[in-house]
Amino acid sequence: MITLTQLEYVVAVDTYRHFANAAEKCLVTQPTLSMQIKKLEEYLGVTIFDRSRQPVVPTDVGRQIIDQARIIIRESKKLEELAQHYHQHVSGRLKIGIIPTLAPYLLPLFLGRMMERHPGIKLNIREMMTQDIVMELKKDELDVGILATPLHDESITEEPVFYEEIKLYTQYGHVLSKKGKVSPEAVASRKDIWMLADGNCFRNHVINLCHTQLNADGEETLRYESGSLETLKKMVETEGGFTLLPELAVLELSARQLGQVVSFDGAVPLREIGLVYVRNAAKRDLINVLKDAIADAVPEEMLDKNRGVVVEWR
Amino acid sequence: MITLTQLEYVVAVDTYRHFANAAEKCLVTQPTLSMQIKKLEEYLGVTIFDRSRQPVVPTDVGRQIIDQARIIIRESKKLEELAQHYHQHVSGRLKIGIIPTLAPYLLPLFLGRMMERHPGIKLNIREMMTQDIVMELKKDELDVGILATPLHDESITEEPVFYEEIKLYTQYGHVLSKKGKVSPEAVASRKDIWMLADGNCFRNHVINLCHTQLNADGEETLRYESGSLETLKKMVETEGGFTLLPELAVLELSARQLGQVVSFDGAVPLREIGLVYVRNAAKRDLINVLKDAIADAVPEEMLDKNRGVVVEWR
DNA sequence: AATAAAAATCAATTATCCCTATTTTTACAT
DNA sequence: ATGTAAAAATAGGGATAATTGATTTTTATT
Repeated sequence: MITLTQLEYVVAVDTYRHFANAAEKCLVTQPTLSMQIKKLEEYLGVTIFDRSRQPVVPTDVGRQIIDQARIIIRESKKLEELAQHYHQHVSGRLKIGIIPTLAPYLLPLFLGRMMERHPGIKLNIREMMTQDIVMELKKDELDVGILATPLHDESITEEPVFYEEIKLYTQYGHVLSKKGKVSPEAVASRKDIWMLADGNCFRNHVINLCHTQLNADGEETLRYESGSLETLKKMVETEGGFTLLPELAVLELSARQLGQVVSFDGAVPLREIGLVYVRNAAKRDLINVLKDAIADAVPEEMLDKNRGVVVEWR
Repeated sequence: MITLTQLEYVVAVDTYRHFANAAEKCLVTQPTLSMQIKKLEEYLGVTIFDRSRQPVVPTDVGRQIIDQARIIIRESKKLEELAQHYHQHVSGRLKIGIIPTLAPYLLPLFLGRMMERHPGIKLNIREMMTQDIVMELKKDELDVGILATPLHDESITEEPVFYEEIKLYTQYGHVLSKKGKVSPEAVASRKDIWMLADGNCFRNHVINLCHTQLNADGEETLRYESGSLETLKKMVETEGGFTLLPELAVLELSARQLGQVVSFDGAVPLREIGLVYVRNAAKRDLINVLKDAIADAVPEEMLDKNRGVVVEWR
């Protein structure tokens, strides 16, 4: 079977009259290009280029084949543009719910470019906790949620998008930051951890990951549970102790603050972030645009599930 | 990158409005077709078919994409026809020399179809021994030779085409046919082998393969060296003993005769058959047609060099 | 609800592509 | 002639992608 790649190589050789140069323009090596052109010639049963001349020249049939190849490539480009055009003109309103431990870090990464590329899309975004997102999805008051999966809810469709590593953020000079890595067990035994308030799914990630002993009747001198990671970061810095942060929150730390970030040893613990919605073909294209935009904005290695182990929270 | 295959699948689904039926028409399984269409949709960023309807219907963009796909496929077909047309109209006269141990078995396999498919080609075929073929090639009185390679001649270009196994043909009830396989050594020690006359390259194949002791001063009661394998076959049948045959000669034996054919044990001994010519671009297309015709006519497994070990004869 | 049909998904195999390294061929110089 | 440099072909291996058969999920119909 003919491939469009082969046709592009043929056209390139015709344009540059030189295999190596053509290969460079096609961003492949010379053998790759030679092989593909040879394969095409074999498939078609004719010789396209006379390589015994310098520079190479097309044969008689070659001339005709190249002209036809240009037509096919042009028509293929049209096809892509067609789709591109439509893809950019997906329009409508999308009601999004997003969890608080994600919103301030994720939204700035993709919102601008997405709105720019898809001027027809209007967004309503609300920061809310998982439980509420699920409820409103079912009441059809939201179209899609961005949250930590899996939810294990039959009536909800999930599409995992990326995986962020869970790390430790410690006060300067904290004992846990002394070693390069920290085990979940080492964390479990400590009393100076700063936790999110109940209802935040990331709180459960922390509990499941470290098997933290909670409410072991107020041994702590100060207990404070916050609804925001930003507050926890501040507490660590001014009051001491440590907390856990998802990778996107770590990404925007200053160089100084990064010095106080520690990874877990063993398998990399991951928080799976996905889009969830109730099956509904109507908004499907909008949701796809959102998914592509997020996947595009997030650092590439975060798309790889296999770099660690997903921590569940339910 | 878009592939023509994907476009064909899309068009097929549009035509049949049914994935499984479309797959059948495309000669692939339904998952294969589903996957490729999905890949195309992902690449283009748009949904082509609405699968929630029964039968499936194209979406709005899908409609446009399918139309464009039909254009691209049509233009691709044109490209193939272009090449096909030229390929069929290769014309001219080709002077061929072919060795006697090949001619009666190989020529009938491809000549008819080749002449039919390429009415513009005129052939002069002469049956002659390797040495003469090489001489006439150099005198430019032949365009191409069909013979056993490699020749180890710098001035001759070779293109191996197929590899035929060398087997044993024995008289009914012959001792060598009693075991399933025979070793070359077992052959070497026997005196009742029928050999081709000197000058036939296949004679040298036999000698090299079995390290046969020759002209060990006439111990035999009857020595007869023939120029044709057909004669040797007759001798085996009427006078006893055995001879070696190349695979194409074995192919046309009767079921009864096949019972007297024995293979060598160990690595399968192969005779390499190729086209040879003095570098000359003028007849290149004709020679290519010849090569394709032969490769097409010969049993497929004979194209595989790796099923055995090539026996040299020079 | 139960069944049947259609399409999607999964896991494993196969085929293909593309790379680097090397060889062969051609062109041009001494 | 002989040597050198450039161009294209070839070989072998690692990564990627296509295809399949088996299974699951979804949809339509009774």
